[in-house]
Amino acid sequence: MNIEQILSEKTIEALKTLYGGDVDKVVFERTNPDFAGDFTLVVFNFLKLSKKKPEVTADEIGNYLKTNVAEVADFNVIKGFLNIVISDSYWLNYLNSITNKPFINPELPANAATVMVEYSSPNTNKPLHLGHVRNNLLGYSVAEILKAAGNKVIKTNIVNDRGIHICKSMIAWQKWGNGETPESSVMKGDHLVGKYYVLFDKNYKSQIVDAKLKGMNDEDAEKYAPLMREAQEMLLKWEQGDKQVRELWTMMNGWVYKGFADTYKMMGVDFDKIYYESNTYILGKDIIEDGLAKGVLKRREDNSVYIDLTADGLDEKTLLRSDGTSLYMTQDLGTAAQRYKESHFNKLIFTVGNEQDYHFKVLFLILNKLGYDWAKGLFHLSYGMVELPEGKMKSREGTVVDADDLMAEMIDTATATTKELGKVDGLSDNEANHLYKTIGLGALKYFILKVDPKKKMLFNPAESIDFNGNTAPFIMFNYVRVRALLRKAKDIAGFEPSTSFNNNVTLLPKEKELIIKLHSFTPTLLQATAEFSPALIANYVYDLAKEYSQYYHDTSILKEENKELMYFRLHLSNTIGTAVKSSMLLLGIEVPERM
RNA sequence: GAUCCCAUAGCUCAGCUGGAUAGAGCAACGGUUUUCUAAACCGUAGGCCUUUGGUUCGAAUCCAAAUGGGAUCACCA
Repeated sequence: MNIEQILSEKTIEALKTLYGGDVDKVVFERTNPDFAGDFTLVVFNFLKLSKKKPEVTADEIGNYLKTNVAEVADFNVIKGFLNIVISDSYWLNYLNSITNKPFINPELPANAATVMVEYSSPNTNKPLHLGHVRNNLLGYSVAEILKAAGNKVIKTNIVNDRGIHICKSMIAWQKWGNGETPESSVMKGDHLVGKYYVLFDKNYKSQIVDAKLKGMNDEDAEKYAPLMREAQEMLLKWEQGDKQVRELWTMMNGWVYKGFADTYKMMGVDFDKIYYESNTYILGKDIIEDGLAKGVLKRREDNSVYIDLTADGLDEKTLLRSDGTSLYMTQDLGTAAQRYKESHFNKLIFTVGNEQDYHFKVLFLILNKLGYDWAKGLFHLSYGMVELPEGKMKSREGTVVDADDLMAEMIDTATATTKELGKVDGLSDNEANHLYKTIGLGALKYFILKVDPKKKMLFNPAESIDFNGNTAPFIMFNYVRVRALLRKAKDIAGFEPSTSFNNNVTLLPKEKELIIKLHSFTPTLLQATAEFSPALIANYVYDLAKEYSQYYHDTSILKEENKELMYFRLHLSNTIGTAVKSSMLLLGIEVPERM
């Protein structure tokens, strides 16, 4: 039980003993830095019980706690605020108890819940862009966080490898590609296929303009443009299993997969299971049958199937076309059910942008109405769009920020900055290159993950991502300082981190602050788990690093003459280093040993 | 037309399960290195927390409305 829980329980006890009142929950908060104390209780809510003035009530509770809780060293009262001071020895014992232990238990508990996290889910007609980057980093980090919190996590990716979009690229390549391949053009496969997607769109647009000049209305012009009709025909052939179309499709998708694999590898994300829509798009029809049988779904006169959600404030949703073919929603119903059958997940998290909020609301509602118990475990991890200063990214207008380019730029900047600061002395080329990558990609990942997932975020390509201040390089820098300290401590003072330390030291205010910060690692992890928010971890690790940076600046460690005090400070530094590294790994960010 | 989301320093973001004088970073200005890595540290300046009303002992935080911005509402994915 941590100290806040002890305080909370004892306060409930105090309220009972002193005033005979029953309260089921009491929350302490951190004391405002301007006042003396570690934790604060606001007593206004208990005045009804005590029937006394705030000051008196706070004083009485304070006295009770001081008498009955060994860890409470002192207290003070200001207006209705009861500030509790916890003894140094408690904090020192606490630090000793976590020293040399991992912050994240690598073993899963026996009763671990199974959580499937779906993320990435790209289309195979174009390369990944900044929006996908946010999705990938979020999904990966949330998966790591859930794992750290003791869940068995299955990371999945459903690749949208079929449909009209890929046919557009195929048509364009057939017409204008002259047999170009990733090898012949020395271009990543996903970029090559994306090039033809853009080419298709360009020519398609001009066909629409031509048609409209000939007097056709907008809708018809778009529908009857020769290129679009060719793409539609190709899609039909694909569905019929036409050998040539399938071969072309297999080849071009193969190029894309190779390209995606490189991007994922660079980004440092991975998957336990990859699904392909070409295998799953027919799923869901059995669920429709089930729904019809249960009377939840209805069939229209034209044979199409729908569900009426107007009573839930939503619309009628069609689930099967009149020709019996399935829709996006049908497919999603089917894949969810399939995944439950395969993994018996307790939770299934869909990492998908908030533009699909409505879709998931409907999807979950339907599955619940169909009476599937597992549907209660479905969750849409909805994240905001990444916007540019001029607004939303649009691939057709060429305003997308390409994932590969962005990562390369980040690494270039890291290379230049690192060299400029003269930080590569004594590193081999391999080590230096690894460092540039660690810093550049770390900066990018932190920049994206520190923002609350639910909120939209702005990326300004004109201003490069910072390496100073609230950034990953700053956090890494403080980790590196710890590592350097420990290396030197071993040489100079024979210090071994594996030892324990003497508790007989007087804590500096900043040292106590740092230990309390370490103390909040686990609550923060639990909150991040509950809210699916890597941002909470990012904010936590920045706070910790910042406090440490100040401490490091103001306090001498290796020059401290009292050896026990020096060892204590080294242990504190070491443990902070471990907490920083663990936190960064939860964000999918590696930390270097030197920089 | 309907529904949903958002609004905090010049900029990017924290804070939102109601609590003490609203915090960081960047940008601006000034200072700190014979001392453990200055990608650092310290200081100055910067705010009617969009507006109005309500609930409360107490509201950036909860409720309602207005304004501004975004998204969604296909037999598309």
